[in-house]
Amino acid sequence: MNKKRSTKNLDIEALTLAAECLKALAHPHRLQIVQLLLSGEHYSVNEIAEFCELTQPTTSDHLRLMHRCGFLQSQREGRTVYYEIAEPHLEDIMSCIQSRFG
Amino acid sequence: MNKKRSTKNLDIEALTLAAECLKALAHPHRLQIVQLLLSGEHYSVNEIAEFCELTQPTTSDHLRLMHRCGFLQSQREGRTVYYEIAEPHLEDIMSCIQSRFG
DNA sequence: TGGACTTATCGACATTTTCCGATATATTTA
DNA sequence: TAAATATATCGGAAAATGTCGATAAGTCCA
Repeated sequence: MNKKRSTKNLDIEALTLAAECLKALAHPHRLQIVQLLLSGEHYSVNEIAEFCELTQPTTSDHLRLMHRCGFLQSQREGRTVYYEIAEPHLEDIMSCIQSRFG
Repeated sequence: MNKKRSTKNLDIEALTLAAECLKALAHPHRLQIVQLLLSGEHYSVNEIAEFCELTQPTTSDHLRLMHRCGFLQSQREGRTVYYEIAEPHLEDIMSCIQSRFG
């Protein structure tokens, strides 16, 4: 049994989606954001902007990009929106990156 | 002991390098090339170009990009250059991608 | 309701990426 | 050596990305 292999070669369409997600991670500040979110619970947009030394709109753009891929999720509390990690694999991916580039 | 954690938060410079490598993977055709190379032993530039339906120069550009990151290695045999996977982790990464997008 | 505060979106611009054709380089063979 | 073949590099056009300032939208409080 288990004739159907668990991993199969993807066609160009699926690879385009995958590349889309990888691109969402392939940016210094976005990696920095992921690292930050992994280290704590959740952070507001302004906290993240301050930490990364980016303007608020730029930070919001980065967050939106990663949110769209399902990497992050957000929850509003009053006028503050908190972002946190939504994709558990990000922890493995980051520690893989950290062990290679640290 | 082992006081020093195996994974430490990276500074923005290291994250820039990491992003550089992720970008080298974050492209449909480059993922396709990695998938192909993982499925066999090694392939020539022309074989890869034909498989991906790209021109030879474009294929060569993609290969150079991944070669520079250490993802691929090449060896010349006569006038043919064969490329193969140099980074073992690519297999894990691809099967992770395949299981998510397949 | 009006003002203050936080986040999201938009338009514009600079930079980067992607891709191709043209061409250079390397290697083999006649 | 000359031609043929395989790959690499270069220049430029088109598209995508990153960033910001301006501003819209959502929320709280006086």
